[in-house]
Amino acid sequence: MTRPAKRTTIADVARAAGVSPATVSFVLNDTPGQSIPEETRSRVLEAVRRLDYRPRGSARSLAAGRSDVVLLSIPHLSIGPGITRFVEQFAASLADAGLTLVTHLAGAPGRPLPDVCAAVDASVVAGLDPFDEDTARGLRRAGADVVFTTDVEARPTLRGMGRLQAEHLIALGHRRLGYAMPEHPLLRKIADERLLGVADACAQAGIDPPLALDTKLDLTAMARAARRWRRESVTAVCAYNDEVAIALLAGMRHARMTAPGDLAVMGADDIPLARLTDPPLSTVAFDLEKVGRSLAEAVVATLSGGKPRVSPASLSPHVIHRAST
Amino acid sequence: MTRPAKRTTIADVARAAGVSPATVSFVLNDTPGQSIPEETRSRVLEAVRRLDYRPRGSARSLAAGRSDVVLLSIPHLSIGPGITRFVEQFAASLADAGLTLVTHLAGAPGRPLPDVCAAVDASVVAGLDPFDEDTARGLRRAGADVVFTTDVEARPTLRGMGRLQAEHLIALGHRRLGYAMPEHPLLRKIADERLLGVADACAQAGIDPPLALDTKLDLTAMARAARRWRRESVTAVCAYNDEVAIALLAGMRHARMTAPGDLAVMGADDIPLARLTDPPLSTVAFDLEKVGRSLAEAVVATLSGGKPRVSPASLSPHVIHRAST
DNA sequence: GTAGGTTACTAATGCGCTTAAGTAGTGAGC
DNA sequence: GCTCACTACTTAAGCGCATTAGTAACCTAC
Repeated sequence: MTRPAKRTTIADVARAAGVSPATVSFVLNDTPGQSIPEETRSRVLEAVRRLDYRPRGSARSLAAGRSDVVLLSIPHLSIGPGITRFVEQFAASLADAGLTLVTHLAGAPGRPLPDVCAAVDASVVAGLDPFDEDTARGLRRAGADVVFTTDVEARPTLRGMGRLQAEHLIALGHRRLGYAMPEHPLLRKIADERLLGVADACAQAGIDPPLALDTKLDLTAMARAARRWRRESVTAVCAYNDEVAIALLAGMRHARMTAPGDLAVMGADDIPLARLTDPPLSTVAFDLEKVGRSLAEAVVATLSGGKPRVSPASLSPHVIHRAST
Repeated sequence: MTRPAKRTTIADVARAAGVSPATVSFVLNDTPGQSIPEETRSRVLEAVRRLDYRPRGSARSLAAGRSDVVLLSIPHLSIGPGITRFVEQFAASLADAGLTLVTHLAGAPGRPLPDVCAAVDASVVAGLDPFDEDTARGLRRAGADVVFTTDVEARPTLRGMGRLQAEHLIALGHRRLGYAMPEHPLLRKIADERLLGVADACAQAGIDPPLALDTKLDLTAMARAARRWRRESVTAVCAYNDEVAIALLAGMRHARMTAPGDLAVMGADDIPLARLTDPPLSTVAFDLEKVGRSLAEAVVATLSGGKPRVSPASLSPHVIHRAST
């Protein structure tokens, strides 16, 4: 691989401003304990602007012992409109703290997460869900701290979404619930957690546990599942997410069944199309922007030597009641 | 910010294997021109395994003059199932070439792309669409090469998708087309390109240019747009993407209009739910995995000093004819 | 037995920054 | 006039690697 053309370095800026590289570093980093006269500071910043200079992250990381990079691992199957709101807020909050966010879409063939972490020299790796022990150990070995949206008290969120779905349907009088599992094996971990929440609510209401069926984003498969639930006297189904719920509505239409008459349908995640289905889909949403901000706070706390924590109360999951229930 | 706990370095591995750091580097990088006896190589690799060692990307980049990191900039509004297939294939192809992919969701508040590039010290920045001149210059200043999916001959793809949408409808006999623009201003650049393709096909067929209307993912707004098209004798609408098309189908239902009877509807991108709408949505798809592989080839070529190029013929956009047309 | 080439390594340097320690000049207090 | 503290910087070292140049041992040909 060819070396790149010579790029502007802090030495170039120092020469242009008539100071030493250390002075440039003090100005750019607003280093505490240094007294830099305003005139010198202006001269340095003008040279930075004129030379269009940006410090090289690798050199900074090596010299300082830690980078400003936060790596977010997203299971590629979680990609959707909700995720983008979360990432936006997370990135903005990190930028406020002088940190840079990049993401890694996990689960695909490609480099394992610890290798990616070492390659970009991330100081923190954030995940939506806990990593397996080998991955977590590899990340720490690569010099990174690890934080999750489900750290500390936040774990109940996934389960809490399932619980909210079920409580809503039970409050409407349903006594026999179903659960629509996602097709892809990698989503099952999340789905199993949400299903536990549905089971919790059923147990607390003194009714049978939910009848969980595997589903696919396919008309005939969904029609078959809908008929199976009806045959088993299930009157309402919680779907793993909105996409699965929308596919179920389509399958029911195909099977000449209506929602909520024949079967009430409850989604999760509140994607934009949920409002536009026929009937419009009831769902559970939570404040993904708030998750982004909370996770950024956890990252900053981790880097400052504190204990990462995300409070579930702040995630404020809530039901959006539409016509499908 | 606290310094991380001491991490394993190449010096540690060298000590454990009883060789010098240079020898460890030669083994790990399979450096040409060095003869390392098999016995020594095995000893080094065993020490790497036992110490769970990964080279630090920052140190490698500083020493070698260029990193192994490729940064992909994705407009956050492009996120969807199609994008994940593309990123998967792109990442896998880069990994085969020893490169590491991370992504930056652009358009959100947060750091500008050149700053992110400098922070992770990326050697190549890839984009779905060309960056503006300031951004491109900043990226080069930060030491990165820049490649796009629309580089060289690939630019016609967006326009080609529009053309395919229109040609399909014209072939079915439609003589007055509409175009459903997306709501978000950041998507207009892409939409304008696709609209040009629709206009191209109309001009070539000798019919009026398409009637483009702004739309929103909102039932009443879509119903109003549908009525407006009908009032203007439009018989078929090309939507900016599948999500907009699905929203239009919902709006038409709300306005007591049917597809394709009252208005034929054509989407783009072929998301999974497109098969499940009522009626199932006709759309245009292309091989996103192939885009990922082609872009990876362009990156490798760029790093080897070659000229980046992506051939549009390889993207094989094609129509999927369903019941909405 | 010696010279030259090859093998199997190692020592040393520097990449671009941060940071600790050092230095020259200045001003106030005695 | 001298001493001490402070200001406004600068110098130098080192972070963890890749890479270049160098070295000692070995082998073959004459």
